[in-house]
Amino acid sequence: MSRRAVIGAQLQGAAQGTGESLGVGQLMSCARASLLNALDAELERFGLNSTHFLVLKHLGEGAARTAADLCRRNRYDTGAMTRILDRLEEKGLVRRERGREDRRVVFLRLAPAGRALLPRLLAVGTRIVEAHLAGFSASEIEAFKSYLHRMIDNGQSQLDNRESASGGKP
Amino acid sequence: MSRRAVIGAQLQGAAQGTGESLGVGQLMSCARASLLNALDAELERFGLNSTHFLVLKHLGEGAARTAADLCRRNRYDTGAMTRILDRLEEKGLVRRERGREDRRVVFLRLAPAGRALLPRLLAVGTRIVEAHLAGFSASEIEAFKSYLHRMIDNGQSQLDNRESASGGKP
DNA sequence: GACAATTAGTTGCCAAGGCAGTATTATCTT
DNA sequence: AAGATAATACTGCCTTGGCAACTAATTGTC
Repeated sequence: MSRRAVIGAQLQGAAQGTGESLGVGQLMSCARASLLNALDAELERFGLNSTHFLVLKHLGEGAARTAADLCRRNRYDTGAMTRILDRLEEKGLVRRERGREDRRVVFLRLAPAGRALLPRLLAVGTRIVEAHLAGFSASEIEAFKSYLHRMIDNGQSQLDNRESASGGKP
Repeated sequence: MSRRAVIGAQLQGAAQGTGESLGVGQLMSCARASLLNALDAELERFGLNSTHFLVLKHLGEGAARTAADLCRRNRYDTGAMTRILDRLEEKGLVRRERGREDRRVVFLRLAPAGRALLPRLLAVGTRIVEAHLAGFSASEIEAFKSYLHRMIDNGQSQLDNRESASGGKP
């Protein structure tokens, strides 16, 4: 649990004071690490980490109903997801239920304990994000998100080019 | 090598089409993953990955001279760094040299092969970042970076508060 | 209807990162 | 000067994530 919790403290204030401006890539790694560290630290008292959080959040909001959904949504490996769900099921937060029409799928639902816990988890999550965005105006947040979207789109088309270059499907 | 290379392809176009807007956290994870995936893919032909890249870059630019420097800069575990350096030394890209004044430290230098390779690596890196920032004006890039800086600062002060709350140093 | 292709989920294996503990050397305190 | 404290690097252990291989079930094609 909370593997990221310590390195944050260990390595604060790293590349500051050198005067050299950091690249976009490192800034993003930094900012993301800060978010995840904070989230992990807060979730530790629930015995959960940020990965569990996202799973529960998506299940609770109905954004995902199966393991495959969750993997697509979180860019996550299916094998790893199986193990995450094993653990959440052990904890009594999630229930698996084999589908009756399509018997390949296993539908996921929050167990009562999970449903009871979720609001508190969501509160933690929003609090952390809001703290990180303190001082941002609404339009700044929009601009920020649009920049991120544009980066992702750029990366996507770059990837498409690379793939089509090295042979599509014969 | 390139552990991140495949999941990009596996999971593209994940949470799109749902109409729901993604949160800042997920957008950042996404964008960062795109950068790292692209970098890993390009570095595969050198037998390197994005972690190696950052190490060589910082050594080459003089931004770091020891393993501890690199760890602070990259928010990286010292044990893991030792093993990274083992590998880079095996490959003949880096040399270790015990300090003579302070005999605890091991100074790191690029070996000739590493010095020769570095420009090509840097070219790859900047090409990828530029591709991800295609269509961004200079002022947009500045705004983007300032947003990231502000997020990091916010996270930092949040962390300071948490620490001082739970007892400083007795 | 039979066969291929696809999708979902699971399991085992491997590499990487984080942590604790240790040895060595420096520095600070007194 | 002696001892406590800190910093650097390294080693072993554990968890996690990614990948490949596999099974089961569905869909599509001929």
